[in-house]
Amino acid sequence: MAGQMNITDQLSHLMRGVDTVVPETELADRLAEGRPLRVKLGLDPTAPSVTLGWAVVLRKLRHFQELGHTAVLIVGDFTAQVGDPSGKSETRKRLSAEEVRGYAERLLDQFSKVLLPEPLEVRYNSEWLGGLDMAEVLELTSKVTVAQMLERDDFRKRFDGQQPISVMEFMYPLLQGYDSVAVEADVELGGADQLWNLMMGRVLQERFGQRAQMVMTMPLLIGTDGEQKMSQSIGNYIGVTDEPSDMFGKVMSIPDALMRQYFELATEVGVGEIVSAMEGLVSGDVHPGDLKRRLGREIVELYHPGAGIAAESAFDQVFRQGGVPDDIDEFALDDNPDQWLPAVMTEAGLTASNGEARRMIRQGAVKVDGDKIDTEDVLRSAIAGRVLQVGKRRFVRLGP
RNA sequence: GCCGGGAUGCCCGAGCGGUCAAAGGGAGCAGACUGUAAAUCUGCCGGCUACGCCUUCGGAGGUUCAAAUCCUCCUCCCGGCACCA
Repeated sequence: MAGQMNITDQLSHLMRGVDTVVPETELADRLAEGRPLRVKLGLDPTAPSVTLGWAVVLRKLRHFQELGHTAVLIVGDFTAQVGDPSGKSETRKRLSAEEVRGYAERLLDQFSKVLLPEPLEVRYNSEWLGGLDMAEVLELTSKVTVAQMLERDDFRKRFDGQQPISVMEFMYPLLQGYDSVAVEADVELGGADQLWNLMMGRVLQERFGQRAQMVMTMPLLIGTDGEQKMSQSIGNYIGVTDEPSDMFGKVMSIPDALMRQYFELATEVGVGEIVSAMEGLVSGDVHPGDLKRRLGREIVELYHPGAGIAAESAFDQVFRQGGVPDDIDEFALDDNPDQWLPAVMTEAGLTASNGEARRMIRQGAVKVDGDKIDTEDVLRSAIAGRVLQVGKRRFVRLGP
């Protein structure tokens, strides 16, 4: 598909959903050079899953690959141990080398769900950052002033809010910028919160005698809570490895107002189609429930090809009809003919403590084969082989 | 180094000798409702087969019949001043 597209078409493909481009008009010039651009994306392995939020940027990287450009994926194994202060209101706890290595392995696997295998260059930034000596580090630090650092909102806020900022955190943008020098990036991608860091790459490349990279940022995808950006530490995320029905359900839980953003950033549905769907929503021709189902299917299909419809019906089975999912865990009961239900629930992992289990029973949240249970003491024969359910989402099949 | 402020449950934040398992908010969970795991309303929200008991208020000691609340030391954070460059 790359060869046949003219520059205008390429531009519109690449500019879809983009938040900021610096410098604004340079992309057309670079594309016109007709060579594969080196498009850098750096991700720090600080958490075990790739979320749809990361996938927004990864998809953009893929768009470049589709046009024949080289994806330079930088695994920030070194920088992960420094900790990106962007948007953080407090010092990030430092990760150990083992944690980082473990995350990196799991992430690489997940990246392949989004990126094409070619043209792809995967680099670990410890490769060049790990070997810098003190003189080189000092050289790097001489490029930027403390006042410039404090211009950053997140640093400023922490400073004003009496939160600690370590000097090491000041290093982070410099290291990330140095990555761009090391891989000679033409373009660097990132989330909107990365803009300042990405700009540092431009500054440093010029200091090191290279042409300054372009910077493209993608909007931050709002998480399932509809409030904050999608993040693993907040827990409002959808992971690309989530089970289809789970993924579908999480999509269904987002506020309606977020649908447009999700269609634009998290699917490949055409822009024109999205616009008309939104118009239909306003005029009443399109039912929000139906549209959100479509969104759910589209997203599931991207990560579990062919599983969209099944995920939807599994969702219906459990949440619309109050049914039981097909594959649930088993829990073996002991032989005692009299069973104390709270203990069973806790041992089966349905509740965190006996106290919580008793509360659930009191609140009418506990069912056996769909029938509400209101007593704590039950006969083994009354529950064996049946499905024990807490709330809408927690199930366990009791052993015979 | 000196002076002062601070550290409370998942998070924010009241409390400032007993009536504190600790107000309030947020998050979370459950019930009702719903196109929806949204919104709203209601309830729950340290542990313990539990009108009682146990473990919690940065850490370690101490005072007291009794401490999250008072004292001592320590750790960390913030601010100011000083010092060094």
